Amino acid sequence: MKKVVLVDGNNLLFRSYYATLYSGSMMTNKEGFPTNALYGFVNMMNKIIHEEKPEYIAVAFDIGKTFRHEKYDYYKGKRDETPDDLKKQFPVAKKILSAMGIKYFEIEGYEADDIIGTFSKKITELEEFTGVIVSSDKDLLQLITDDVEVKLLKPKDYIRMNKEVFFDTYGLEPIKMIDLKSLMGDASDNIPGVKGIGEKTALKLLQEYGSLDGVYKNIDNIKGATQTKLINDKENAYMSYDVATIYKEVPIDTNLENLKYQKEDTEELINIYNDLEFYSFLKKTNLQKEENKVNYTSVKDLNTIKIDSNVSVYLELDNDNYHLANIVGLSIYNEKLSIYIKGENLTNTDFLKEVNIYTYNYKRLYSVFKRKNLYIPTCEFDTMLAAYLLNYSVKDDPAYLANILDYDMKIYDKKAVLSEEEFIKRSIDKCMFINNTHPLLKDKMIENNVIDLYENIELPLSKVLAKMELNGISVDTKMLEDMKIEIKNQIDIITSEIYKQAGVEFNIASPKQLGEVLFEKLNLPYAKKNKTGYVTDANALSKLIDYPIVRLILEYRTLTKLYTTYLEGILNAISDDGKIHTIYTQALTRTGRLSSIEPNLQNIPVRTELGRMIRKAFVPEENSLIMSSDYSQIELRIFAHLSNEKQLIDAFLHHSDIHTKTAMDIFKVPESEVTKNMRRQAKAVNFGILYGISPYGLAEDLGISPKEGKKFIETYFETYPGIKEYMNSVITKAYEDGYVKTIMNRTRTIEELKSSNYMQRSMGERMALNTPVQGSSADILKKAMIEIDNALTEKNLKSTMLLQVHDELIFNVINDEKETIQKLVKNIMENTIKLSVPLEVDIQFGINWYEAK
DNA sequence: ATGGTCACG
DNA sequence: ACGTACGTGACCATT
Repeated sequence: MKKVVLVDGNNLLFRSYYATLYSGSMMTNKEGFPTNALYGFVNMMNKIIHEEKPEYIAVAFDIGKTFRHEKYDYYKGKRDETPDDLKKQFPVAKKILSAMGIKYFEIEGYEADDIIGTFSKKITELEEFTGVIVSSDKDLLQLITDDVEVKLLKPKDYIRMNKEVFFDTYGLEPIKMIDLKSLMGDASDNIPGVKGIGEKTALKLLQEYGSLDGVYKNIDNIKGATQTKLINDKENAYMSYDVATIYKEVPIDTNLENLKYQKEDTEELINIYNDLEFYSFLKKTNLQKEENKVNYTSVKDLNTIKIDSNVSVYLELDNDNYHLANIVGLSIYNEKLSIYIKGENLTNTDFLKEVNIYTYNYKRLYSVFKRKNLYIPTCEFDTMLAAYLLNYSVKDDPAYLANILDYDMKIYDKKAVLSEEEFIKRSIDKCMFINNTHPLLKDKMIENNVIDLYENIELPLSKVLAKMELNGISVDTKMLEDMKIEIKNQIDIITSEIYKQAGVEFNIASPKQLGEVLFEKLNLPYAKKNKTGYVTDANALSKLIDYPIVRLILEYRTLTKLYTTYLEGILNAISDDGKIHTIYTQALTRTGRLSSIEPNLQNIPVRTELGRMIRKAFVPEENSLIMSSDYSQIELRIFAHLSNEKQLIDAFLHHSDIHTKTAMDIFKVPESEVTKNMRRQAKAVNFGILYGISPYGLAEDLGISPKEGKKFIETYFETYPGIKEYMNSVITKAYEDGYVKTIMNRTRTIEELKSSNYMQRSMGERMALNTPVQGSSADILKKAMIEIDNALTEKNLKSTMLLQVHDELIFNVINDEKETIQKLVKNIMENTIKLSVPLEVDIQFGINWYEAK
């Protein structure tokens, strides 16, 4: 089969034009020529080629003033004029396509849709061709046939619509898209449709009567307001039908062989991209002519190295998990020197003793150098942390950041097999990047007011985290292995019982198969479907708990989760020293929290008794205890502080039970009449507040109707008017600035607020509300960790900080130091920052993590 | 690679 | 008419 890709060029350009327009920054090159639409266009074309790997491809454009619907003058008349800035970009787009080796079509008097329609008709007629149409315009869905599908673009991704998916979505044949549009209309295309009829009603009518004609033939059977609307707008409906129908007879040479995807003219592309200043695409064109002119010396004899000023250093490892890695090499670069030392020759790092280093992920370097008994230099600048605070998305490899910053560097492909020579050049190149960008990044941090956060929190924290990771936490392997056998037995029993009750053996872990068994074979009532099938998550299944098989499946899920993730998973992660060394990712979350990977020690079970048993395996060292110290309701306290709501502040000042207090206020009862259920609901409301509450979210959580959820929220806001006011002001400011900040000035830009999509914007608003709370809490924890680490060192205490779990710290406390550590940690945590409410810390000891609760 | 599910704060 | 609360990571099945 030969695949033809048909791209709606107009649609792509319009889309990318408005996408970047709404994001605020108007892109132009030096001459002031607008390039925003082209940037997105090139991006999309590259993506399409990458994803579809087409043999044949064509792009269609609108042209000329006369459209086929000229009898309906108002139709095109009402269309917004194409902005000049966008118009100018069309000819360049065509030039780019030619250079890419892609044919484009524009036919006077016809729309892009019609050209695509004409080609797809041809594709359907010919045996050996299939087609993929690329557009975000749902109108084109009418062209779907057995041989033609539509890649329907969404703001972030796409849906592949073929006949089946279309039918599942609309319950109609694709060609009925026309009938659908003729009834519901399309504001963006100025198709009027029938006034007052939306998608829901239109779909219902068509599913019942098959077509627009069918609807009007049966008009007498249709009742009420819908009938009136249909009668009133009959003419419009039929006119809309004509307008919505894509014309398939454009006078054009439809020999599909002409659409063959040719080789690109790389030189021409480079010229165009240079003119447009699309440097990031330049790097992706294969013929990035000359090799990087990186000079370096490969040093074997460390004694010859003389370094007398600060240098940039980048460490090459043979494993992403740096706790397991060996050193492949070390690049060192500054204005005066450029050297590479192979791992096997790196017997010491004493040549760094007189200087400080600029680096990328100091924690990684610290950790490896420590394990390899190498001298650890002081960090002058960590590019990764700086970039993180400046809201760049960073990964393990600095090349990703370099590309974001449009720094002239090759795209680094993890899987690429490189010659040693090329590998070293690239390593030096990363080092150069670190060296060249650190003044810029530092200036930006000063400009953005995050320099204090960087210098006083993130950079010192990286060392504290390195020490925690290196220290690791001891694990009782035997205990986990015993439990593993036990759980395995239970899983086997439950599995066969499920097969028995289902009457068939199937893969219980497959949501697809499970859904089919439960809802088709056994005919259980199902609540919801998603695009892949039936919803089978715990929430959905819990509604069917009276069916014995459902109970078994939930139990199966619990047990297999425990088995694979927490028994096998943890056992696999134990190092040779019998300990677990997680990695805290310090530059990942959007709020400033840490995350923990390989393994994740921040989601060890605690909520159920069985799961909680896992914690018994996390044990102290000799002559020690596990100590946990956790902040009590830190996020609500921060919220009280930020919102300055007097009632909340008072409650915390008086050490009241905050959820009970909320229950008293929203249910308007005295404390003695607050039932358990009222407190539970109040607690859910309080959590909702932290998350940027929505009636639906709250309702979902509480298992009540959205209406009731809304009522709760309204009552809450009436009771605490200060909170409503605070939330409004946060949202207004976030829209103005495009970002929100934490107590320590950590900044999060929120692109979603600029979206034209209501849902995206709402999500942006919730992020804006939640981030200052979650982020400030992270700030405070981080500050406390640094202070605790300093105190432990200063007082020469032998107890160690082991883990951080967002609002709690876990320590290995030497028996003799118990009292000292308890006081010290509590004192630091409670006083690391002064808020308008007190911070309270609970401390507990145990012979393992389970007992320290 | 992506989505579904479920573990945590 | 949309599709549902904030922030994560691991595992499995499926493409």
